[in-house]
Amino acid sequence: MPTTCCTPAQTPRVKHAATLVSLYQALADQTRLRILAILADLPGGPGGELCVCHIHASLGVSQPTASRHLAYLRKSGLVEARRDGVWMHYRLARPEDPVVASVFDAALHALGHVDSTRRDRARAVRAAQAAPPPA
Amino acid sequence: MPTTCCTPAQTPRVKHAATLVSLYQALADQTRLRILAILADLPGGPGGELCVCHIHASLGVSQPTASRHLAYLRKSGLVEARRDGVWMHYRLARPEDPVVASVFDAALHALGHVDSTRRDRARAVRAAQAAPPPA
DNA sequence: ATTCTATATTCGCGTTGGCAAATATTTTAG
DNA sequence: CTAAAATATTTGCCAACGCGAATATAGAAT
Repeated sequence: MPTTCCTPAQTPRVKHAATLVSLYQALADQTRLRILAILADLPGGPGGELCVCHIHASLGVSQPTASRHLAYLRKSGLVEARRDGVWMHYRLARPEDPVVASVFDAALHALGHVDSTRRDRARAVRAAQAAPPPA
Repeated sequence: MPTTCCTPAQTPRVKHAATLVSLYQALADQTRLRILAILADLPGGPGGELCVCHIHASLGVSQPTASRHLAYLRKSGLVEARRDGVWMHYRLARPEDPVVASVFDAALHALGHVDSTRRDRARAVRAAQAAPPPA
């Protein structure tokens, strides 16, 4: 359950509605939701990482497609990246704005209830355990 | 705080990720978020109603624009409409799927923290009190 | 330097989605 | 039935977005 926001009661945190619009635009794509779903369901909890190759293999999308959507999510502040030699490892990020973070939490929580992402998540878990870089 | 979902723990409710994609697409527009924000902030709580004329006046958008976005929200199951003579009164709806409802709750809650919608909401409250149909 | 591998970006194309303007529909009033 | 008001839909135009294919960049190894 998202329990992020709301310490000083009804204080407005988000200045412009455009902030929320951008967030929802980032979430309004099936590939990006699938990426977030597998990043959220990794063995090590929400801090788990996946490299691009694992992601595009788990989802069955092309490498450029995975990379492009990851760049989109990174620009939106929903994922972070770490360079490890040739590989880029992506993990979930926590948005700074608490209101945005609570919406994001709700999204991640909802994704856990989406039946159609189970295969994705299972493949991702297997890929993550198989070793950080691929075989 | 959204406390909707999750009675039988991790049971999947949403069959397809496309359901969530559609929901986020519906939320990924500034005008639609503004409409939801004023409907959620009406005197009578979340059951409050507004007619199209009040909505398009409160937001300063054209009547066809308001109508089109309201139709979009209705098709998405986020608002319901009631006919009263010549007037159509719109109110928030509760999505049937509990996962979808929890995401929607998070959206409404977040909108309450958006500073830029305060003027909209104030105008809407005034319009709603001024009398159901306009002057 | 060369080469290989992983990742990122660009290009062209088709689809989607928003708005303004005009028009159609629905309901009430006379 | 006619007219007027509120709402809904259509039309035309433009910008944004996603994809596949091709290409460009970055790092590691030989």
